[in-house]
This record gives sequence, C-alpha cells and structure tokens, in this order.
Amino acid sequence: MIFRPDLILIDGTSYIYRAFHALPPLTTSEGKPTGATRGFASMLRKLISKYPGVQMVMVFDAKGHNFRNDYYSSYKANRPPMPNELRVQIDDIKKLSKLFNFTVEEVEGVEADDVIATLACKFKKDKKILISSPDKDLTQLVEENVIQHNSMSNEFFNNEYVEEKFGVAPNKVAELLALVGDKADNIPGISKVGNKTASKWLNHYGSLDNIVKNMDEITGVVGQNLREEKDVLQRNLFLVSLKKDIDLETTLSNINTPLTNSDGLKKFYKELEFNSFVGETNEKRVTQYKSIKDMAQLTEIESLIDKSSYFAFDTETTSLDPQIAEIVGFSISFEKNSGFYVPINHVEQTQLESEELIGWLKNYLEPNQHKIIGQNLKYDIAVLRKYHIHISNFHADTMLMSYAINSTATRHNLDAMSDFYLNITTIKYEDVIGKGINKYKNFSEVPIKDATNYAAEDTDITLQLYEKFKKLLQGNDVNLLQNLDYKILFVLLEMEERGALIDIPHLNELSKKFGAKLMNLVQKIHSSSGVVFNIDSPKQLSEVLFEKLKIDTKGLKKTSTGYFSTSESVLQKLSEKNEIVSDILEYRSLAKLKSTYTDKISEICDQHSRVHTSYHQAVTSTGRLSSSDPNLQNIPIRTKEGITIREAFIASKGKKILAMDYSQIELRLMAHYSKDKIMLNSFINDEDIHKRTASEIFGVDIKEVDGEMRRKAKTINFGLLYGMSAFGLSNQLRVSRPEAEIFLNNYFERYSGVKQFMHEIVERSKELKYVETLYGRKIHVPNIVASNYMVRQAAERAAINGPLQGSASDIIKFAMVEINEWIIANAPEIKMTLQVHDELVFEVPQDFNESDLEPILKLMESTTEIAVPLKVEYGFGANWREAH
DNA sequence: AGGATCACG
DNA sequence: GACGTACGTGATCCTC
Repeated sequence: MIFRPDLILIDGTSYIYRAFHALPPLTTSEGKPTGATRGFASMLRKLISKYPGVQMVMVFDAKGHNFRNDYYSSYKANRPPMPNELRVQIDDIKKLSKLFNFTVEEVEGVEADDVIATLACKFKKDKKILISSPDKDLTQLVEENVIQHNSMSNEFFNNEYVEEKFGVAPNKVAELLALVGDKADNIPGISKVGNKTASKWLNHYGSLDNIVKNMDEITGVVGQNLREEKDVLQRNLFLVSLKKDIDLETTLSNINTPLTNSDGLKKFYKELEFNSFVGETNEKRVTQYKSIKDMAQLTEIESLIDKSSYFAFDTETTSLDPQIAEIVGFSISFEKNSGFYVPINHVEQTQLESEELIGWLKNYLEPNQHKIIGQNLKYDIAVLRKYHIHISNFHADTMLMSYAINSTATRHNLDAMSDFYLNITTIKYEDVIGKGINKYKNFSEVPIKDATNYAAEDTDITLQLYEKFKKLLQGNDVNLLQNLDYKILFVLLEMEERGALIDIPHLNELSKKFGAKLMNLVQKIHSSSGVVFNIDSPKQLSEVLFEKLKIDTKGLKKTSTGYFSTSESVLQKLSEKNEIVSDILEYRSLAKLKSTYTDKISEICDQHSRVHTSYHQAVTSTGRLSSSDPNLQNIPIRTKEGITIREAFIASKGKKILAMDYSQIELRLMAHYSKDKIMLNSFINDEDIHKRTASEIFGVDIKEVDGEMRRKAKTINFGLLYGMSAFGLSNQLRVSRPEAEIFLNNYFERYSGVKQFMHEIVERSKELKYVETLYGRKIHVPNIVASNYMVRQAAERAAINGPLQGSASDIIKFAMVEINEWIIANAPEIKMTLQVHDELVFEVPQDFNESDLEPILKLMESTTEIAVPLKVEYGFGANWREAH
C-alpha cells in the first residue's frame, strides 16, 4: 500500500547539513559560497515535484539555547560548531524556503523536533502526515497516519519498521533511548545497554518505571550497571522525549502549498547563478549556434581555425561504436556561447557534398590537430581514421582533464561535467533523437536546426570546460595528463581497433558442452527439489532452499530484499551437507560461463573473427582502465571449465600469443611504501612471498612451510591490500575469529612496517582528503572524515588500497606507452592486444623467442623504479591459456 | 532501473 | 553491546 501524505513536516536543519555535505564548495563568480544552498534547493525541488499540491511546513532549529541545554548543560556539547562556509549560507537558505512558499517555523527555545512533534499531534486526526528527517528521535511519532521518511537512506518508517529496527513500538522509543542513550546528542545511557538489551527489558517489564522497580531481578553486569546508573534515566527520558505542546499559531488552513517556480525564485536563482534551475537555460545563456550550409560560410571557419590557438571539435555519427559509426556532421567552437555545426550526411539536403566536406575536413584538421580540444577524443579519432583523416596529436581532452582533476567528483561525460562544473544543463542526446516510437533511427535524420543546437552546444560546453579545467589542474595532474593519459589513448585506440582474434568454433563447442551439462543439472535440481522453478531467480531459489527444503537458516545472511542470500559464499558452506546445493553451484558457474562468454563472444566478433573491446580511461577511482562491450578484463581463469575459454583467444596465422604479467606488483608496492624490512628483503631476495609470510606468522622455517600454511598466508597478504579485518579473514579462511585474530596479530607483529604504513596513510589523508599514487595521481577519499563509522571505515580501506592499486596501474600504463613506442620503432610486427590490470597480451611472430622479448621485459621492469625489483613473468602459446 | 550474483585483477 | 566487516571493475538475469 502506498502512503499518500497530505501534510509534510520537514526537518529543515537536517536538510541543510545534508545539502552542505553532499555538494562541492560551489561559489558564485564573485566567490560567495552557494553549495549548500544549491543542494537545499535541489532537494526541495525534488520533494515538491514528488508531492505536488501537498501542504508542507519547513521547521528549523532555533538559534541559541533551548530548554534541553538549560536542563542538561552537556546536551549536544560534542557537536562541532557550524562550519563558517555553511553559516554564511543560512540566510539564503531561509530566504529560499520562503520563496518556495513553505510555511516556515522556527520557535525560540525549542528544537525543530519539538515543533514537528507538536504539529504532528495537532493535525494527525485530519491528515496523513509525512515527517521528512533522518533523526531517529522522531520515530517516536510514527503511527498509522504518521510516517517518517529518512531522506538520507530513502527509507520509510512505519510502525512495523520501527518495531523491527528498535524491537519496540514507536510509543516506547523514548524509553528505549533513555536506556540506550544517544551518542549524537551526548546523552550517555546505561553502560553496556544497547538496542537489544533495552528492547528485551521493555518488552518484558512494559515500561521504564517497571524496569527500575524490578531491577534487582536483573542479573549480570548490565543489571549491576542499571542499579548503579538508574538515576540518569529520568533525565534521559526528559531529554529524548519530544515536546508536543508548544504554543503555535499554525492552523491547517494557513499552511502553505509550496511551488517550484515563481518569479521570486527565478530572480533569486539568477542572483545565486543557479543557471540550470532558472528554467530554460538557453533563455539565460545567449548563444549563437550556426549551421554551415554553403562554401562561403565554410570559409568563415577556415579563417577562425587559422587565427585561434585552440578550438573545440566534435563529430556527430550514427553509432556509439566507432567500428560501425558513420560521420553525420561535426561541430566546432572558438569562443564561449558560440559554435558552428557542419552537416555532412543528413537526410535533410544542403548545398555541400559529403565527399567534398570530408576532403575539406582532412585539409584543415590534420595540419591544425595540435589545436583540437575534444571530449573523449579516442572516439572521434577512431571515427576519423575510417575516413583517412589521421590525428596523432591534440591540444586537450576534457574527459581526461576532469578525470585528472578528480576521478570521483563527477562522472566524466559532458552532461554530468557541465552540470557539475558549469551549472549548465545541456540538451540531452535523447532530446534530439527522441524517445520510444517517436524516435529517429540515427542522428542523420535529425533536422539540421535541432542537430545544430545540440552539436554546437557540445563543443561550446567542451570549450568552457577546458577553460575551467585549465585553472583547476595542478602540477602532477598535468604531468600525468600529458605524459600518460594523452599518450596511452593512442595505444588503446590501436588495441581496440585491432581487436583480439577468437577461435569461434572452439567457443561454439564449449557452448554445446556447457549447454548439455546445464540441461542435466536443471533436471537433477528440479527432481531432487520436487519443484520446477527458475534456478536463475535468487528469489525462487531462496524459497526452494529455505522454505520448501527447509535448509537451516541459522546465522545466514538476508539480502536487502528480505530473502536469504543464495550467494556463492553462503551456498559453499551449505554444499557439504546438501547435494542439491553443490549442483546449484555448478549450475550457476556453468550458466555464467555460457551466457556471458561462450555464447556471447562469438556473436559479437567481426567478419574477421576479431572482438573489439572498449577501454575506458576515465571510469575507475584509482587510475585503472576498465573494459566493456565486451569486458575482456574478466575472462575466466580460476576454474577448470572457465580456463578453457581462454583457449579461444588465439593469434593470427604465423603468430603466437605472448602473455606478460607483473608478479605481485601490489605487494611489491606495499613493500616499497611501507619500507618494511622483512617484506623488502623477501622481494629483494626473490623469495616466495607467501611462504615467507607463512614462515613469519607461524614461526617456522621457510623450508617447513606446507601448502596449507602458504594458502593461509596468501589470503592474508591479499587481504592486507584491501584493509581486511579479522572478521573478513576468518570468513575467508573458514577459521574461527579468534584464530584469525591471532594470525593478524602475528602478522602485524612481524611486519610492523606494514602496520605503520596503513596507519599513516589513513592519518595523512585526513588533511587533504585524498591519497596519491607514485606518479601523483590523486584518489579522493572525502569520507575519510565521515562521522558515520562504517562509511569512514570504508574510506580508510580505500585510502590504504588507493596508492597500491593506483600506482600499479600507473606503472603498467607508462610501460605500455614505452612499449608501444619501442614496437613502432623496432618491431612493428608485434601487436599489443589486451591489458588486464597487471598483464599485457601480445601477438608475436612464431619464431619470436626469449631473447627477442628482452627489450619489452626491460621496459616493463624498469620504466618505473621502486625500492624492490619489479618482476615480470611471461609465457608463449598458441592461445592465451597456453601462454600462461 | 536496481538488485543479486559472479567473472576478473 | 552492537554494528558490519576486502579494494577496484562490468555483464547477465530477474523483478518491479
């Protein structure tokens, strides 16, 4: 049942903080901070559009002292003062609330919660009320007609939810909080009493008073604590109870219904430079976008190209896939708010012939390529190559600039960057191409007028972003951008264009084999479970396993959808006792291999049996590449069936596959960063690192290390790179938690340098909110100072992992650039075909041998020098599997 | 469109 | 006492 509120009470103060933390520190062109104000406006716009025509009250905490401070001086005393940058925005935020036509309440001496409580009580007979706040104190108010919405987590709290979450009904939440206390408000509860204990007591004794009356019955430390500390309870109850009888003049009839647009709002938006909110952006931005339809107009562009030192350029095509894309037109911008669009191949006719235009483009673009600024130029360059227009150099790529500035602040597509950095909402591709049935087949059918507005805006925005990014780029960013990202772009382009050769018959055979096995497994699973169901559906599978077959669910994880998880790690534990579970695991694994790999890859090969992936340079937070359509960085290797898929990756006639991979590169980087003596020595002496670790933590000679010890040590070594805890380790190793704790303690005792490094990297990142790789690539971890424990912990793990994963990625990318140059100069018959994070795959001539690969080996191992040797392992073979 | 699951480093 | 628990990706299938 959907709850449709007709009165919404908003905790304005929590909105302000949320807006402040969610948005970057934006300012107007004159430097006035507006980030929180913009976030606040954006949240209200969403809320009002979601609940149009609903009455709403915006409630703020009053400034200064309230009755709780007067009663208990430590109340909220642990709260840091409001940051200055936020403080100066408060007036704007309040003004904005008025302009949205909210009824605004701010009552001296009380908090927003109390006002909300009073209003909810007053109107709950007549209205369905939604309280918008993440504050758990307010769950006290929940009842049939009063629902709370946590705008942070997007959860709705009704009676059942509160009972589930706290273990007591909403009308008992205040008593529960009195027992437990509230860290956020600096109200200590009874020591060692948490939700579980408090709700147990309340459900047993019925009330706080009754608990105290019977406190002598309660055994153990918590009972003792209760008897000693019971005097805080009345104080706490007073502090956490909401005041519901505040004198307010508000009546139902004088509560306003907010609106998202009004002249006043528009004017204020303009003042704050919230251009994308002003309504029609183009109304405000006076733009001059021109279509070029004849020769005379084209000469205007010629002279502008000659005169300018750079310009933004973009192609419009028929497909996102450069392999099949045909040029429809191109746009070019030389200054802010203006741009030209040159249609080449539109359905709508122009005076100019497409061949003539392509010729013109070659003549003007090639000699001026060093002036080109583009957005994701890898794509445009690939398309232009098909028309024999060769670009090997350019001025800038805004996608890569944005990535170098901050890989995670925004996605790096034009729409997102325009919104984030320029506050301009762009025309979307979908807006010109249409939606659903009213859709053009491709861009060539778009009327030239519309195409011009869209395409010229793209280059206009690209140019504006370029000007902005130039100022934001700092020392190391520029080095990485120019010497790595801009260069590797061409290497990737070649790899994508060349593709990887696939043995299609082999894949087809595997598909057939997997298909037959799957049929058998499905039969077996259905008959032994006694129902025919879809094994691919986690929902159905969970029902069959845990309801029908009644497999013991004690201690099993539930997913967010409320079903017991059927993930591999869960099933693995159950598989020993249940044959059907091991069949399901086998089914899952084979189904994955078949649908994702053996069926799919042969489908998407070109006519020469080659598969062309796309490498993305601006996706990951750490600097790694990613691959898609298809993803060739996750081709199976770990299972005996899976690895056979690698046999389908072959070399062309007269060639063979060479695979080279960095051995333990991230652990070597850990040694480098931590300067840990044992680790450094181990790598310098070229030991088996996992055996060394096992020897250290189990206290045996390295020669005495058996397979089981090594396996455990290996898990620890990898876990370390990610900041794994004892809990994670115990899960992974299937050992008890105390046992896992002993392993970790032993580890950190022996490898104290590693411990030190992990601690220091976290501490240091708190200042700047980022960590850096060897080459100075920044990995931003804003949550390193989050107040939420879990969020902060996750950021800490990312901060530990960042320099390791990120530096490894820098290292292989620099090596790729160097290898590519060496190949061009010395051995053009060698082709780089794949990159898989720490591995490079090549096609090399049949007679290529170990001494021939020496130069490549050297480039991989010594382009970057760290405190320990970088070691590369390699192999040859007829296919990728053999080359390992 | 988002969640669950699983393929890789 | 309780929370939740290993970093970084992309593809497929199901469900709503």
